[in-house]
Amino acid sequence: MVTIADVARHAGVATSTVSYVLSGKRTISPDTRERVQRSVRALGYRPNASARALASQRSNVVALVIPLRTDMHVPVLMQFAAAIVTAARRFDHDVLLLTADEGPAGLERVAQSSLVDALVVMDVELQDERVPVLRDLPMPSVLIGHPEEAGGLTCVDLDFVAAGALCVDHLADLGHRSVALLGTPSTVYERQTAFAERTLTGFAEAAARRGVVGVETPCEHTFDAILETVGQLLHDHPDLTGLVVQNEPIIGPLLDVLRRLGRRVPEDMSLVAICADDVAERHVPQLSSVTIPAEQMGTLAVESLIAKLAGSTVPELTLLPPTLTARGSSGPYSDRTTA
Amino acid sequence: MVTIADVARHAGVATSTVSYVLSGKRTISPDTRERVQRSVRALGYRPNASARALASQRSNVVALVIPLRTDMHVPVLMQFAAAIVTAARRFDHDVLLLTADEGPAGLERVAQSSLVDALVVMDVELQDERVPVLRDLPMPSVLIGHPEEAGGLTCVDLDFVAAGALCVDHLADLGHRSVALLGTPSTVYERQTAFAERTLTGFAEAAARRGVVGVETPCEHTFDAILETVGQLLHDHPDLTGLVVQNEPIIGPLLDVLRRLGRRVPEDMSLVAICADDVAERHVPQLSSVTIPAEQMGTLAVESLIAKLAGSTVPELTLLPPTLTARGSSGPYSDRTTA
DNA sequence: CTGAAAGCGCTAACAC
DNA sequence: GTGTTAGCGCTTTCAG
Repeated sequence: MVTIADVARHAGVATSTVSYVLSGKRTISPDTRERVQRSVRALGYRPNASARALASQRSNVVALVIPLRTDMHVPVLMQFAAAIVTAARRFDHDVLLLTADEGPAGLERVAQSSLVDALVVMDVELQDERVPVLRDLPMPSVLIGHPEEAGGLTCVDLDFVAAGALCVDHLADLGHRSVALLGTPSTVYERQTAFAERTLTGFAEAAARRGVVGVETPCEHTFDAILETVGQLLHDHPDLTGLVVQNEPIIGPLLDVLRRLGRRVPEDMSLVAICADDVAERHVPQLSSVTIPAEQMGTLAVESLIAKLAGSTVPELTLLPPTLTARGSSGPYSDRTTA
Repeated sequence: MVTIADVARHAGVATSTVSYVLSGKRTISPDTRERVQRSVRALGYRPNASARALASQRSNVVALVIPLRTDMHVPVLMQFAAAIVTAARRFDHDVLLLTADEGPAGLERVAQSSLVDALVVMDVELQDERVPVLRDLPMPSVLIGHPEEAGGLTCVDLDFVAAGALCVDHLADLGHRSVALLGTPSTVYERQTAFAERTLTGFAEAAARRGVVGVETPCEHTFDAILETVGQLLHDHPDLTGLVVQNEPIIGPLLDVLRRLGRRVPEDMSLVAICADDVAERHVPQLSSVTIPAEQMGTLAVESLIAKLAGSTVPELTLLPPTLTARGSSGPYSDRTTA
């Protein structure tokens, strides 16, 4: 292994000079810099990460805590992860992957051992037990999602309240008077996952405001569950003509189920999904949707973290405004009995 | 921050004694051990990861290189990642997440800086440019998947050749005489992804051996592409009654397409998928399938790595035998014209 | 603009 | 069974 001392010797300078050439933390004469850089290349020198971390008190690693639950939509998680890794690399940081099932203890472990110098936490619940833990850690963290009490922590999230409302508004604008939110599996609500709860809130508020009937129901991932849930919904609300779907994996089967039940999309039933754009575009018909800007959120989270590491203060809460793209799955209300 | 010296002072022993109590690398009198452990708890001591890594030349971190391609089936990747993180934690290791798009240089970076002390690489191609790089690194690595020339590297994989053959055998045993492999998107073949190519090989060999007609075609993920691909297939091979599908995300739409084309499953068309069990069970009808044992493979990969770190030699190639579970999507051949 | 040297916190000889 | 201490490779004062 080639060390900084080897480089220094090869370049005929002190180790500190090599260090400063590499970090740019003090001015070096062009001549010396050249010589050192040449030596670095000649010897194939790579600074030792542990030594550097020990001396500088910075590991240049951020932790990413990701849920492993089967009730979450995995591709979206992956988009977040990809965006976070990519953004972190841009700032010369690496990403340590933690699974949520290590719980708060896992956060303490990696933080207190200085394995990482910042944390990104996903899959936030309204009353998240990790919030107090994170607040007491001696390093910055960013939540993707926002709990009821963030207590000084930094949160980045899509404004899911507004997203829920936006979907209702879209359907109401099209003339629909009775709409339903087909949500995540019930386990997601049971643990009060923030995004799901907030969407619910926005959906209900907007329905009330617009004077439309708005019902909400969770929905599991199996075909039979979808059939059952939608069947029940249509039975209880025969005049239902609008559906907001916040449950990506059920979309395909849902379209089947509607077909099976003799409801055409969008003629008899308008659909708006809250999902990634590529998912919305993959279906037939393509789905009107509020996009989940995973890449933007992940990038933003990392940028906030880096800013905090640099000592800047960042806003406590950044809520991205939702945008709705109308595609083929939603259309104007028409009375089926007239058609 | 509380250091090992603080603990030593508090317990009235030398720092080395604290170190040895923690590592168990030499015998300590029960009395001293007790005292030290009490001090550790009292002070809330956590060994500093960088200091430990620097002194011991072991970071206790393994790199996981994961593809970010959209043509891969993401949930399976996640299952691998989850299994690898979980297994690594059992051996007191953490996982650094690298995306494949950093390329071979990314591997060199984390390895040569001693950020990690072993690597797990996924999404292997037959001629993988990372193989020579990995071989030259001063630390062990394990590939999940196997290239043509592993050149001394350790590989863990499902026996995809056998998997492809197993599907054909299953269909041939049911009396089918003309079968097709509906494969991954063409980009996956173009870069000669190992699992896809090997499945192709096994499929073709078995078809020849069993004397059945076996055709192969890639398939993209969009609904239109599936419709087009299957339509072409049925046009070219009107007597086709068996389909092997190695392309998880298309399975849902494929079932639609077949319905649309008037082919009932399994009465008119038998289906066998190569996919995770939960995917197979989610569809209607449930799919006969060869499972991808992601958890087992991930665990095995980590165990091999840990063994190599401990100096053991492990087999160069571990191929897991495929198992086929017959479910509702495959049935005996019957002549449609007779039906 | 550059060098010398004191740590960073821990492990692992070496000594007893 | 336990203590002493020399590093691990780097960063960053402190000096000049």
